[in-house]
Amino acid sequence: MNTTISDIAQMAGVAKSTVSRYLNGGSVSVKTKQKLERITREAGYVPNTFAQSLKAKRTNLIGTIVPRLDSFAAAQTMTGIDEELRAAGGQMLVYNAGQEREREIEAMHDLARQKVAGIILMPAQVTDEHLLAAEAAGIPVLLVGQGNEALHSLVYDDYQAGLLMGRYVLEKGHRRIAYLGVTEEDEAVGRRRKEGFKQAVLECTDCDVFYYESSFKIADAKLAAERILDECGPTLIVCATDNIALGVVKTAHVRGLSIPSELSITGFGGYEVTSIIHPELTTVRFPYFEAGKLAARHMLKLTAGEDVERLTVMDVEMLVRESVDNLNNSSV
Amino acid sequence: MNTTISDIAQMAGVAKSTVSRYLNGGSVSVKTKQKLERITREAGYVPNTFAQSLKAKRTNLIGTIVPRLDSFAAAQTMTGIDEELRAAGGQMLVYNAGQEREREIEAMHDLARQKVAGIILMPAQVTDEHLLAAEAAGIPVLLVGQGNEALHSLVYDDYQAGLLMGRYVLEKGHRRIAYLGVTEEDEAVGRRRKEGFKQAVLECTDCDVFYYESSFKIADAKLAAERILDECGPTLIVCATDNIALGVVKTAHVRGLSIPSELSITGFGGYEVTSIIHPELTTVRFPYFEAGKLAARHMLKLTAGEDVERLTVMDVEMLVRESVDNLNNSSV
DNA sequence: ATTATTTTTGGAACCGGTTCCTTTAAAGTC
DNA sequence: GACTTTAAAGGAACCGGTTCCAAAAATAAT
Repeated sequence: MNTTISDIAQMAGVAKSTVSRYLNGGSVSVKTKQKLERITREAGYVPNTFAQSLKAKRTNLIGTIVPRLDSFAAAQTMTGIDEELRAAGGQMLVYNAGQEREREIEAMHDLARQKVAGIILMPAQVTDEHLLAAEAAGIPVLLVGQGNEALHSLVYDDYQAGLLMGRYVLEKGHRRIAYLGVTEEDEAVGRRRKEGFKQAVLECTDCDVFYYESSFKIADAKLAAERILDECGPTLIVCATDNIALGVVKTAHVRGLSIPSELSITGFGGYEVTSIIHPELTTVRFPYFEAGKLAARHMLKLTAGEDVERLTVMDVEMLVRESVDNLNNSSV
Repeated sequence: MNTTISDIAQMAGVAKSTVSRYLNGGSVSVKTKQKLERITREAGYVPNTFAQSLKAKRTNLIGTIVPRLDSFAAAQTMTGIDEELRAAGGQMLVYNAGQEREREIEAMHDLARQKVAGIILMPAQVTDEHLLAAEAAGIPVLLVGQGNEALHSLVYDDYQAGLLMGRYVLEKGHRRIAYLGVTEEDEAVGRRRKEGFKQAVLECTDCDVFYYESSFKIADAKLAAERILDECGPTLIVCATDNIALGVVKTAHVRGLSIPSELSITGFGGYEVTSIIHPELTTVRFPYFEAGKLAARHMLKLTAGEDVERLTVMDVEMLVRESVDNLNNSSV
């Protein structure tokens, strides 16, 4: 049914090695080149990827393991990876881990088995199991979003993000603040982002900060917001992610609290939706798309055996918008 | 480096055909079975996918072509496809067409070349080129979101969605309405959705409807909303998608128009964000996730040579929320 | 014209599995 | 114990390419 290289060879009256050489730009005489050009075109010949990969022992596929498909960050990163990979003739094989650690591990084994050229992993947390699986895979593994000394990583400057945000809200006069974070098992979002914020707080003498914790889910954030408002009545809630902020915004609306005059709210991420809602959310932009592109570039280098710096830190950018009240004005 | 079936055969002192038989559940004596069990485990043997596929002439990969990665609908559908496929031992290969028709075509050729078992396509519009490419691919192609007689399709009941929405807003007393749609080249969203709405309008005697058009982009929707408000000052704007509605909501906020008392707005889709914003958006829910799962199930059947109904229509559900004012009350 | 050199080609092996067919070993029958 | 039947194992071919090496053809040099 499908024409093979042998079919072409027979039609052209040459050996299949000649056809192969023609296809791969080896030395072929002008007339056989022309003849083969015509025949392959007419027969609509396309080489069989398996046979090629079997011999070459590798594919042009890069496995990308994401925690979920329906998150802004993941989508942006994937888009970046895909764009860059395609430009280089590669392809992205997406593996959805569904936010389960075991499935991330399983994915690595699976992808290695399928002989993808490399793996880009966006984990919530890097465990020894991840390291072991990466080791066993025998192919380059690149971490995005979380860092680890044992692997190539591309991370965001979470500390700086926290610091920027902390300084900004303090500068706006807020002194009674709730920080709604996530589990410290998450090194980047749970720890570093918070540490940066804490550093900013340290630089301030008279500030009360109350630390709370939630999951990444909007529903949980809504509940946490209820608790925060009941327990400590802050002028501002700093949320560890834009999604959490969205949940808090929702709770504020439900309670009839006006943003920012009665409650200020901030996020982290720079999700598109934060500029759609009213008032627009003050947040820190994380360059997900650019990170995806860079990750792909790095991965291509790694698969080509080239050297890449082990740790790359992406800059973040403060996005000052409308959800933080300026308390300095009101005292003037 | 990687252990092959021959290595295993040698270690076990048997022929590789025996090992293959063992691996695939053929008849093997108890003691060789035990020996091979031990050896394959100790050697950490995993079969080479290429070699298998080369012989079998197919993969367990299902190609999925999406218009973009960062859309709620696409993400939900992909999640559904992935979930169902994985449960059946398959895998999803995502191809991002970046909203370009040529790249959809290119993707089909590309995927066919890679011998994916089938293709799930989410096009904005089905052209002859699509049909040709599907034909040439020689593998099952399943359309999601748009229908075509020539291919297996899974569509949403767009007409019904438009009808439901039309009847609902008319029932709420709106009589001066703007419908912000998209290009009629889009059969599902551009035509059928609108037709359903028009049918509802027909059922009403004294209703002024103004039809406008926008792209799918939020930015364009904002602009269109400006024009609508200036030109015809409706009590309600029916938007062809939730994203468009989001843009219109934004414009309303910017103009200081209160929703729904000064302007009612509706969407189509049921995107998560519509229940996060305030007021919550009244819209029609499209079962993207379920459609993804069903698409995967259908595709698995198709690749297995089983029969599947050519056209499947997914039901939609009216989501009555807060963004439509009840004009009947005000007159009481 | 003859020999040396370079360019094109053909043939065969190989990549790592699966499968068909034959041979060998084990078990069952008389 | 000889003979048939069944189960287990081995050998070789095949899937569709790539690549190495040797043979053949074309070109250059003497």
